[in-house]
Amino acid sequence: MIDIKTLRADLDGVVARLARRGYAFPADAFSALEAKRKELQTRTQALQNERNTRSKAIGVAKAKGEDAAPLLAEVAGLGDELKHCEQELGALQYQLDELLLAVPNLLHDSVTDGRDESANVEIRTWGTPREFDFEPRDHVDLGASGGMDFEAAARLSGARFVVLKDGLARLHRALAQFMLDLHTREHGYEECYVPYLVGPHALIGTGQLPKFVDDQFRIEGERALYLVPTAEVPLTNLAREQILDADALPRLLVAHTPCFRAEAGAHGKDTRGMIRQHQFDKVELVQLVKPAESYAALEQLTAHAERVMQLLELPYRVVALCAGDIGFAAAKTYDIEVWMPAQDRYREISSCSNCEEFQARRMQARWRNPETGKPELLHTLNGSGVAVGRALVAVMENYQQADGTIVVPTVLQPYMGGASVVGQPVR
RNA sequence: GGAGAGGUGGCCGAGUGGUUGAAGGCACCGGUCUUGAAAACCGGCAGGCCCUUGCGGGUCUCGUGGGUUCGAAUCCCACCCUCUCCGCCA
Repeated sequence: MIDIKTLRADLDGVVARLARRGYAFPADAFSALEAKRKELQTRTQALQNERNTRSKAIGVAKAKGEDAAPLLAEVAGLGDELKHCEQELGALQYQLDELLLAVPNLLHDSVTDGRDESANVEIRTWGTPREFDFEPRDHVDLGASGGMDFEAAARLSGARFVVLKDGLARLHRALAQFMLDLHTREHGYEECYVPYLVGPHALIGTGQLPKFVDDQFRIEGERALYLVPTAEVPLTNLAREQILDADALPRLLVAHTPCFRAEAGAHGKDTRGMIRQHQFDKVELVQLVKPAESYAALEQLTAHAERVMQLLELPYRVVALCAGDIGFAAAKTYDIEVWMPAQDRYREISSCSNCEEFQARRMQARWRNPETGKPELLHTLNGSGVAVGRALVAVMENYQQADGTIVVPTVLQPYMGGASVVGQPVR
């Protein structure tokens, strides 16, 4: 949520900044609501003041043993108008809230203009795509001989699920283990095991709700619970309604979880293979930091995710997302895109964002600034470190051999019982 | 699932209708004392929101939401959560 004070102080400026990302802020509706709110709140508080003052006088009179009847007669009828004002103010504030919850974050100044991913800016590349002396297969063909079974998954759960078996299932597990070990042992993250079902307030906190309700899986039952779309939700919400000590910062958190995406709007996109699934695993990095340090933290967090790619020896590039391609909650985002030989292009495998205080304000995640002695909003960052399903696809396609078997990257072999090759030869 | 107890400020903890946003303690900040530190003593110290250029003023908040009342941390209702015991399970 953006700061309503910024909106009051510089409405035109905010409208212009939001327009950069293609969001038309309803300035007129906001101004009208805000004007009504101001008038109504002032009036309500004046009435409350009168009630409080008179009630206190009654208390004083009774304590002295005086007759309070005349004072009681004076307050008759005061309650009705007050109750009316309070209810109207509540309704108005709810409307303002709904409006603000639907507004995306303000972009960082370094974010470049552009409408979609075609305008993203390549920051750096790492590694050299391998030269194949045969026609590289994609992961679906490579897995077709048994390790990757989309038909079995469809019988269980419908489209956009997968069943992994044998070497590929183990490779998938090895990838997650490797990433967790790297981030905890070498990058200083604290490993967390978190709920995969969360309440709506947690999703509001990170920004998935109320706007992206159609992307979420909600479970049946009397209690509103949602399957997590990313571990960013439970990890970031660990700070919700907390006031952290300055010396407890930065907090670096990592979790490996399944992620669930309904993505009603994505039908027809990436229908082949494991690229876009309703369920996938991800190792997620979250940082809770002092505001002054958040952009340095974004570079560092991105480097932590890149380290995964480097150790797996997967060629990748880092792109800075343009204004139109940045997600709802983020002020700035770097995507890491891995080279996919069969598609002859880079594909997103990680997204690292600084949300500044956007999420912190929604969840009231704060720290105590020793310089002011006051609680102030944290900055929150998150990034995939990295998507396990897509990493599996990338390893398969980049490490494939002519016969369709897959060489296990050196760093994963300890997690594979020393196996150096997985998969079945393709007929 | 059943029975009981309980949710108060950064933390602990008093408070059962009236000048209570809340005693006391801890932590924290400032000061006195000290060569320095500790101890002791003195003082300060919740958060959100609104009005105001500022000084300052107002309002809301004692798990959450309703209700009763001139007035609610305190009484009533619903819900959430925690703890203890029992049951059931992994």
